[in-house]
Amino acid sequence: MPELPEVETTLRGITPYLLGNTVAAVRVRDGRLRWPVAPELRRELPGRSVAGLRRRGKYLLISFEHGHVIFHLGMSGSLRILPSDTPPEKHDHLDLVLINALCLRLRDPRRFGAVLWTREPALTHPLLANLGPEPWDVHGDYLHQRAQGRRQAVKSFIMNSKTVVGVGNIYANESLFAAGIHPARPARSVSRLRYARLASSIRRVLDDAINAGGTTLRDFVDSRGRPGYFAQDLEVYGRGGLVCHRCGARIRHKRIGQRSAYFCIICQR
DNA sequence: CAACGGACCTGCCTGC
DNA sequence: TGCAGGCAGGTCCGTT
Repeated sequence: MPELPEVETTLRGITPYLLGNTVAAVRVRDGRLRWPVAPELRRELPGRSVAGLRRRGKYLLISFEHGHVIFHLGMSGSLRILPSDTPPEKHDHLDLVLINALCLRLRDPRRFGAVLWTREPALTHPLLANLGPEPWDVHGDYLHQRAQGRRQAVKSFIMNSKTVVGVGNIYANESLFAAGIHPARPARSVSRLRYARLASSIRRVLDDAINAGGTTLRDFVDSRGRPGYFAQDLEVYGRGGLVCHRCGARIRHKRIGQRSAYFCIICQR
């Protein structure tokens, strides 16, 4: 579910409820996520107030004066603000209970997500330290430079978080369509000019998706439980066999690097 | 290094 | 109706 726009939508939704608020308790119902939920949370957070929230790639950081909670929503995670006495449902694994009778609740059916704790500067955490730049700091020359010598498909190249963070499968497909680049083309064979086009397509697609509240395919909901509306704007993702909105050809579907790629062979070269 | 496959986990859909 | 198989928004890790 969550790519960068969904994480950003979640961050914007929860920030007003958390910033400056104080944690009363931490409830862990099932700590078996990708890694075990940090056991320190239960002793470190009660009585402490939230000093800041931010996003880095698809990671969501909740900062306290003495450390940071690092969330990753994996494939199926979502965070919601609810009254703290709301009965939990099946995959509601964790609550940060706040002193004003609200709570931040993590739901994650597939349990690919993560909830970690660090006392070090958040960006020095091993999971964050080697991330590439945010999409809004990426320009064509940088991509072109980094692609030199790489035979890997350009789609896999831009989905690599060391190249650029936040470009998951939906938005990789959409950005490549918008830029007119075939997803299987070797990264090193894309010209500098076309990388400039791709960099701006990535930014525009992500901005549009954020403004639509993210993409809901099956179950993404924002912090208030509402779906995102970008799915209706998708040009290629999930549209295999349907007609291209630009040229009328059939959208193709194949696997590239073990992920589904959707593209138009007329519009993308 | 780069590139690839496997691993983690549950739910949903399709086809027999 | 049941069941096997394939697929899904991510990304770390081990092996070539």
